[in-house]
Amino acid sequence: MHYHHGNLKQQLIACAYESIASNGIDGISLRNIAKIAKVSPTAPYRHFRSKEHLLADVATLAFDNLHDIINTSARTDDPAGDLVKGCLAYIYFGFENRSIVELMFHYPMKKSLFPSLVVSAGRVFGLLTEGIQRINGATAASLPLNSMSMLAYTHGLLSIIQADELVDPSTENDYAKASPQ
Amino acid sequence: MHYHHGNLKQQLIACAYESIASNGIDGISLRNIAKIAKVSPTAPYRHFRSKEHLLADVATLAFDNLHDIINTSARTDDPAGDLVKGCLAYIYFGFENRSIVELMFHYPMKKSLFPSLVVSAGRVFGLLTEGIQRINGATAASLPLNSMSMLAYTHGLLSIIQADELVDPSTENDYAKASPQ
DNA sequence: AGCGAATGTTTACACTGCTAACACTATACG
DNA sequence: CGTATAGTGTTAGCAGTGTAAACATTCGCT
Repeated sequence: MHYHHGNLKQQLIACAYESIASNGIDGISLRNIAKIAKVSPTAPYRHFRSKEHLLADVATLAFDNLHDIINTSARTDDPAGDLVKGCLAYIYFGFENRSIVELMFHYPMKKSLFPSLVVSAGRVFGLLTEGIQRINGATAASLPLNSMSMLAYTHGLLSIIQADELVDPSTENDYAKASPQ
Repeated sequence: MHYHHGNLKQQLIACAYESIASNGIDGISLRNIAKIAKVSPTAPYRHFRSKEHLLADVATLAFDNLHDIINTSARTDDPAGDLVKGCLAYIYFGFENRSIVELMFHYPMKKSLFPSLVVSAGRVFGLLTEGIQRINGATAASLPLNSMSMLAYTHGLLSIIQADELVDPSTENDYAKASPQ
């Protein structure tokens, strides 16, 4: 038996990421991740306090990946075009990493308990904010409205507000005005 | 012991709804729901083929509740105001029933396997579509754009597209144009 | 060399979804 | 009215889960 695997922590994160991406988030289990990493069922507990802590690190990695993808999508002298490309990159990422997005946005965990996760998520949202600001300072452009847009806007607003642990209040608090009371 | 509880099925749905609303969706267990309903741990299997089938019925009930709330929120001669009130009712519902919304939109289950769930969800989305159409036929109004709006719109669009099992393609397929190839 | 910390393993426990076998009860039919 | 049958409850049991505790091995430092 090889004790001291080397960098088991990073490998567990990678294995979990891979497993979620290909097999979905629902059936994920610590024991299975440990098996994939060819390690005993409880070995992960030497590196993560709980399953949630491991998944939080996976989500952090995912936000970092998404950030890099958006960030390298475009940076021309056409800010509006860049923003659209960034949003499309965001959506493409969601399509290609559906289960990972499920983990990032909808997996039930106290996100605020994981500072690095909050930071990484905030960096992604910051890209959007920056894209808007590059266009015209803040709040002048407009979007055409149809039923799909309205539904997306309303549901997205709700979804984002409910995930507010992910957003650093100091950088993103516009929506406070939209909350009840 | 009382055999033949009476209407255990409806009571199990109600107990599950209550338990999710107050204790969250993550720790939910069939056995605990059964215990709350003062019934043996496996009794639910006489009424639901699986945990997922019970939760699908809970989600269906939730969509019906949301539909009623939105539907009674406003019906004046001001279509735009009514739409805004409907959207706000939607968001308020999300605030007051956070875990239930988690179940409705983000709980991993093959929604298309539950026709009544698809129908109930479609009725809610139909209210939004109807609200838009009441204003001006379809697609002319506009929204102001700021960073929060853009984020909500983008994330909401992704979220809705990914939940597309919920939307009846015959009534809501605008977004097909927005999907990648 | 040796000691403590780090990192692995084994064992164990309570809980989960689910199946199978059994028990009781309401209903349909002779 | 008596009885087959379907419906609805129970108990027992399985495999799999997250997690804690005790033990084993190895690394790093003195």
